[in-house]
Amino acid sequence: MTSADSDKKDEFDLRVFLPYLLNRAAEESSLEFQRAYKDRYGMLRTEWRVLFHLGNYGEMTAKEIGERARIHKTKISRAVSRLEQRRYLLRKRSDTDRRVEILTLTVAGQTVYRELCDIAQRYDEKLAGMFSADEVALLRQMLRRLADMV
Amino acid sequence: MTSADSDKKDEFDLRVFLPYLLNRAAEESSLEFQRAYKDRYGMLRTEWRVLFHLGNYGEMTAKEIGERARIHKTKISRAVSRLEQRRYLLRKRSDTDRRVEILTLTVAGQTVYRELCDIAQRYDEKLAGMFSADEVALLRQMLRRLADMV
DNA sequence: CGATAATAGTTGATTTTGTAACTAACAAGC
DNA sequence: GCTTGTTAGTTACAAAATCAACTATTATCG
Repeated sequence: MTSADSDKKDEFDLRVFLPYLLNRAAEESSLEFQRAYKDRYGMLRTEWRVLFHLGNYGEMTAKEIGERARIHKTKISRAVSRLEQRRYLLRKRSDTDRRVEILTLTVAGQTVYRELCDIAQRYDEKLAGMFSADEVALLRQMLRRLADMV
Repeated sequence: MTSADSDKKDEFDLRVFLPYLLNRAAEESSLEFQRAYKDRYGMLRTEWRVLFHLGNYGEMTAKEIGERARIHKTKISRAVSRLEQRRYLLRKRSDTDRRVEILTLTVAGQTVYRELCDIAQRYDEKLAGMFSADEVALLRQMLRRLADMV
């Protein structure tokens, strides 16, 4: 091995740096779905995340959504306001703790949720189709571990 | 299979939706490195990306960086201005095309680049250590394909 | 009980991003 | 060589994210 080789060897390569790769892949793979909720429903990223949490897990508080999705409470607060304005969700004060708001989707919210689910499902299948079934399963598993690092 | 089972079967599960997983993994896995460039060098995300492109590939134009990193030209423009203010890079007008600016890191910029490289390298090893060598290799490969989808 | 701390969520000020319009330089076609 | 179109990069304004301070309510503990 020449000295030029060993110089190269431990040189940093941006193209394999995991945080960069993850961000680039996330950005790229979100573009198409982003158009669905943005252009068609005028929604922001945090808004579809809140909508999907409520659609997926049923009623939740703002705090619970924030913890699960790791979104800051001010972002949640504003997303909830906008979703409420559009009549996609309802707030209800908790009887046991009046600081807490219990959030649920309205019928309109559920409809939008289901429509976006269909789009998401199809898009996910398209992305998954880029790899073998085993590979995708492993990818999901690894991403989940990375996401839950904390 | 009961009807309750088949109902569940095609229900959308947010926790395995690839764009969401990718974003969550990207966010989570970037936190620690973000602290390095943000807290220690007062840099923004786009700024370290520009810095790393110049450090990694040598001199480039704003446009080339934007294409490789898929960053919009206004973001690049502002990142370049800030990096220039901090004396991390120099602009030089191209002789053959006076619209174009050729960007290079200053010595100070190279120093910061190398310091951040060390941090990045160590952090990447830490992340990679969560999985087997084969798994990480496959992960990088898959992420790269997702990032290059276009 | 009453003071202090903690929690859920909101609001306002500042920073950062996104979008569109802009300048300056070059390219192509006539 | 002059009009039209294109490209590299900047700037201005609007939209959104961030951060800190705030209100209202509940929990803790002397």
